[in-house]
Amino acid sequence: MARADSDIPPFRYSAALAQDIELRWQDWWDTHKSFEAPNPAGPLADPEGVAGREKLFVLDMFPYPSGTGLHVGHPLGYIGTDVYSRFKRMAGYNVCYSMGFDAFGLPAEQYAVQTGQHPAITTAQNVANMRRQLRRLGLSHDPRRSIDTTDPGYYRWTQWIFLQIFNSWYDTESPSADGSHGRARPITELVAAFESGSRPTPDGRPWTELTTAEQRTIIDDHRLAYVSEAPVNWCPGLGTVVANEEVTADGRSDRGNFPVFKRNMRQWMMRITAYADRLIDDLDLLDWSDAIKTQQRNWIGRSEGARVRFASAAGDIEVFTTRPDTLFGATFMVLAPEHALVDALTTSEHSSAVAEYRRSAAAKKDIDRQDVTREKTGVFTGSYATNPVNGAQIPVWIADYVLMGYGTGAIMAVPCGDERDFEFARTFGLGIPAIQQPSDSWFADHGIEPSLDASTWPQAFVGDAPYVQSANDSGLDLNGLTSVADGKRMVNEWLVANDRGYGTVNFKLRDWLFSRQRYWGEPFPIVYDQFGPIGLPDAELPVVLPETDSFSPRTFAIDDEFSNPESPLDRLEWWTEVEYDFGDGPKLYHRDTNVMPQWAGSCWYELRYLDPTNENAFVDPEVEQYWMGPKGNGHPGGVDLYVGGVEHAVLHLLYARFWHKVLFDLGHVSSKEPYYRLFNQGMILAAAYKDAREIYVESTAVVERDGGFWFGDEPVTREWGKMGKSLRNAVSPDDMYDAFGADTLRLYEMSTGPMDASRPWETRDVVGMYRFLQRVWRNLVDEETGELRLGPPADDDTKRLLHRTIDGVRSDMDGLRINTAISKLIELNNAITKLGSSPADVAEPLVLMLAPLCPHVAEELWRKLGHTDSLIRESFPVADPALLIADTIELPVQVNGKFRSRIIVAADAANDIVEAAALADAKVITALAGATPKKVIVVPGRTVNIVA
RNA sequence: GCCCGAGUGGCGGAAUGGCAGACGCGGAGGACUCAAAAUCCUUUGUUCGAAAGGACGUGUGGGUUCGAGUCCCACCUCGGGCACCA
Repeated sequence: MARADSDIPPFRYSAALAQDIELRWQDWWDTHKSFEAPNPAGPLADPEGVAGREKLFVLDMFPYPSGTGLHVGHPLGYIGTDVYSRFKRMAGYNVCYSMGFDAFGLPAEQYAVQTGQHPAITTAQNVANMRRQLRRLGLSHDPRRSIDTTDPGYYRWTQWIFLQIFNSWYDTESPSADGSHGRARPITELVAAFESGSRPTPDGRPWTELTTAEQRTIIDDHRLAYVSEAPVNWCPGLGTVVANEEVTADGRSDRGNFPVFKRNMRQWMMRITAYADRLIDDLDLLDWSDAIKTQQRNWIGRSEGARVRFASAAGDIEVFTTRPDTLFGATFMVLAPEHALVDALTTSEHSSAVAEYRRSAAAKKDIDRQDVTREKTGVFTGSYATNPVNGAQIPVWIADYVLMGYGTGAIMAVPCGDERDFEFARTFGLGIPAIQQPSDSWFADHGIEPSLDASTWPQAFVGDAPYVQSANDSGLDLNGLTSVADGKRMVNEWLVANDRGYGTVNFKLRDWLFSRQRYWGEPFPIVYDQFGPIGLPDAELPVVLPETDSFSPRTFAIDDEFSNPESPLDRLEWWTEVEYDFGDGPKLYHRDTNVMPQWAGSCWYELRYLDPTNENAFVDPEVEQYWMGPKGNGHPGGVDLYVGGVEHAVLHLLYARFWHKVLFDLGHVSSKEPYYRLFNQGMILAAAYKDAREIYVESTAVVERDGGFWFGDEPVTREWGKMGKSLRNAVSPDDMYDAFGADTLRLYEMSTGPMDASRPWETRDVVGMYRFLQRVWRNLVDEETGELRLGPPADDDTKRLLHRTIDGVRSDMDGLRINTAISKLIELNNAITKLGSSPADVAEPLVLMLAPLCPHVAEELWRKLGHTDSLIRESFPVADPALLIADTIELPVQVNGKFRSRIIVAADAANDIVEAAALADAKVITALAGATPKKVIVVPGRTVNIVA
């Protein structure tokens, strides 16, 4: 805010002046279309603008346009990508950089329910407000490329991509472009294969002899997007189903925190599991942190093993095991309480115990079932199954440590080789024979005598050790073998030969539940006839979300497990009943009344930035190839830099990769992966204060005094948390603009640490960057007149410093080490400050280096330096290599590893000269105290160490 | 429990195995001012010393090395993720 005091020079870089400069340049950039990035083809084509420049695609995770607007914690990543984009533009790149809004979702819908205002209206208002706030930061977005997922012109293509997925199947036989995992193919090719007979139908009958209903069912079962009666998470409190990923560990909804029930329901699913292997393997192509890659791998949860069938009176019980080699040690089986065969297996004298156990397991909250430290519980069904390798009759139990949702919901229990099975056997007094002979030292380590009765062991044995008691008389003999890997292979071969199982791979990843019974989302481009779903032709898109003033789904008592979903769209009969002519005459159809989950719009938005107004395609192939295609030099294609929060490490990134891969298989995009380089920025934390009643108080009103924190007269306690409304510790960027200006805010956020680190917000620290800009300004501009003032040309030392700075800032910017780039620029400016004013030949490079960081003030200074055009596309300074090498250098000298002195030698002095100079140094002679040097180590350009 | 990541001044943080603490905040002293704010200058790891100078110092304990904040081993603490996944 303007300071009225008359003794402040009129042209000091004050907050008021900064504001004036910033608003003026923001308008100038808009008027001159400064940030428009040309495309090679299509509506945004400008081949001349593209020619001769390398492309760079920089992307932020786009925000949900919330009603509360931004606080200073939000734009950390945006400022980082803006600095990088501006730097790369100055390095000659054609940079695609924009921002969109992920605007479908629950908050807008809930707000609409409360106020009756249509979500489209609130969304538009929120988007406009966020655009204003982001513009005020000086972000160099290409405004033409901005998108909003709720715009029918956008979601038309979300629906189109859905139809591409719906109209595809996964052919595991057909090699994908890169290898052996199969690929998506158009469903028409599957139909053709059935029609021609080249692919047999499931029951072998000729395709033409099947009824239409049978044909449709077979086709629908192959689709990558399919309707399925499947166990889903039904949340009566929300009135909708939610994806597994949206259920918290304690079995409640991510949003709203309502109970969630497993129910079988017909819902849209996406066959993401078909891509499980590729989603793991292709992580190797990506420049992502190991932490995120690990999280994705763990989520997909690949494990190799075998499926094995155990015969029982109720039929075969199939299990998955990662240790088929331990089959001889399987002495009992355990089924999940929910397993379909439990009823058939339970004998009459055990039926009441089994029923009781199943009831109590069902009543248990997931969080309790997941408590690892809990004692093992379970009951015997009364039945036995046959161990296929040795014919042993083994008891079948049920227990809640076996989960229905993983593998087959049944396990073979090998107590000697699995800690959980071991505990279970101990608890219920079941025998534990050994099938591997641990080494004597293993027994010694556990303080017991070697024994093959594993019930004497303190724990199960896992590892390589010779097999014992592991042979049958039908050709399988592991005894004496010491390799687990070989054991697995031999057992798998035996299982196949004897038709009792096969080696396979199991995944934790489930198919993606894709439908929601809500209003504010993309409608499905699907109608139904009596046989099932029909994808609408492209010409019918978009299927526009129908107008209504009744936005809420029907919700139920939060524990009404057996209620059924009822979407708001269900009620709109005028919309759901629709006539189409698909070539067999006009007929009535029923529309799908689900909407897509919020993830849908964010699965492909980066592609629409590339060609936002294209009416004929979701993206022009030439445009896509230009921005996203693989480059030589090991770059597999995709976004060059994707910056966003780590909270999207699994869901968004996994879903978006999946969609991209389908589009890749179908030939619509040219890169296997959407996001080549991922960078997770840190969070901005802020102090939050609680009073004695544990209630948060407004942070801005808290003062520190007498070693404590006070809210008025009341002592409060401090904690650190994510900035936001709930902790009452949000700081608005508007306040920072008023007090310092946007350039200072940008510099402050970038200076407080490396981009990927979380850091606390300290409003009192912001002044440091404000002072820095004031000094920069004063070194170039007369504070009384506002006129440019420059000193004489730089001396040699200043020149060298300038070029060292250029060199350092360039590499720091390239590596996104923006914090250290800033400190180097401060050092340079501090040196200039000592000179009194900026040397004429340092001013321009300094201003150019500042431009990516604090673009407004840089533009203003550039103008004062006599330029009439913006510096957006000026070349970033290049260091003169000759000036990076000094004539003489100062070397530290160590004696026995302790620093004792410094010597000055010629930069290119030979080692023996350096050594002689070091030994002649007075302080070194003192430190040696007459001792004879045994060895002198000279590290050229670094140090000298004398060992005495 | 498992998997990631991180521990450096009063605070945020710098440091290709080579002078630890760059840069910023805060503190101290000074200039300007009637005074204050703002701004500018000097100084600021701890400790012994009047000073010159010395000793100590990057979570703890070991190790490798001429030399370790950095590499290796073990442990402690904090943050994040997963959690009976067969």
